[in-house]
Amino acid sequence: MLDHVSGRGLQRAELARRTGCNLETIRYYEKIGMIPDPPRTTSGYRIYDDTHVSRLRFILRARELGFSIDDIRGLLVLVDGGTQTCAEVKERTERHLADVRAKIADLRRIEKVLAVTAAQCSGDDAPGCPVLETLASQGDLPG
Amino acid sequence: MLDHVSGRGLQRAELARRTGCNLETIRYYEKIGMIPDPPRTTSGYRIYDDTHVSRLRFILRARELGFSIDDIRGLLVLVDGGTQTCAEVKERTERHLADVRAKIADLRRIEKVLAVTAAQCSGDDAPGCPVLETLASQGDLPG
DNA sequence: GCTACAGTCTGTAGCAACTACAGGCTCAAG
DNA sequence: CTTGAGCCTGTAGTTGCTACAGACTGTAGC
Repeated sequence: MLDHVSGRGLQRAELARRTGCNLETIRYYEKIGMIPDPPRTTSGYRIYDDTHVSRLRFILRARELGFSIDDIRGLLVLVDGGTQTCAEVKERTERHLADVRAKIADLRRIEKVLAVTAAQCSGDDAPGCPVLETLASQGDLPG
Repeated sequence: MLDHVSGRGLQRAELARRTGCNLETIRYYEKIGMIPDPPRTTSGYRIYDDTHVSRLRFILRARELGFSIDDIRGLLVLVDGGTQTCAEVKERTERHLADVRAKIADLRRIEKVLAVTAAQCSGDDAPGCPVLETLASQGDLPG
């Protein structure tokens, strides 16, 4: 490299390694404006530093917690603006928590139906099957 | 209609109404081979009957239970072939049930982290925030 | 200096599972 | 005979990535 990635400068693969992020995902996050366009070497190679590592870790962790990209974008705006208040962040978190709980409730209803139905199965060569009957029946999920 | 949709013949909107399926989704399921290509009037209108209603209900209900399109395709092959056995269906159901339970477990871990973190929030105008600190910290989810 | 090879660059296509148009027909009613 | 609802088609958008192809760059060995 002519203008070598000196000091704290990282290439994309190294950023990926340090954060556990997929290589291509980094470029994707850049493209959609989740991480700032990094400076480049004269030949066009991206140069990252610790601020990118932190930001990317923030994004990945928020994704692990099920926040959508748009949610995270909102959080990042707050963080970047330096104007965030704990109350604001708390409110968004609680809204997301409510979503997560709703999803859990959905899945628990599904789980119950599947478990109950599968338990009725004989498990033998019979062509009749409680699962297929449940699927063929009309009506919404119980619960 | 010249060759009117007589007797049990249904148009797409009516099939949608009876099953609760989105109008466009019907066409999509046809395109990907989940429901058979229905006969047409001379002017090209699709004509459905009760078999389409049943099949579509089956698909929708399986989707409600979280089966993927591919899972459902597999179930339909069994049903169509008339060769399915209860054991076979049971096995697929239990595999899916395991997936559902894994997703619930994931979400419960997420829920816990969010609930604990949000509970630490002061909820006032403070700029520091436990949620943001959690996101900024490295490491995987606990639990 | 030359070559091989790893790493980077770009744009684009693909995944699931739909959903929503635009632009053109057709059909029944007034 | 016109209006308007309903149908037809193909295609693009959604979310959040992931993976490629084809070109370029940088480094190490000879």
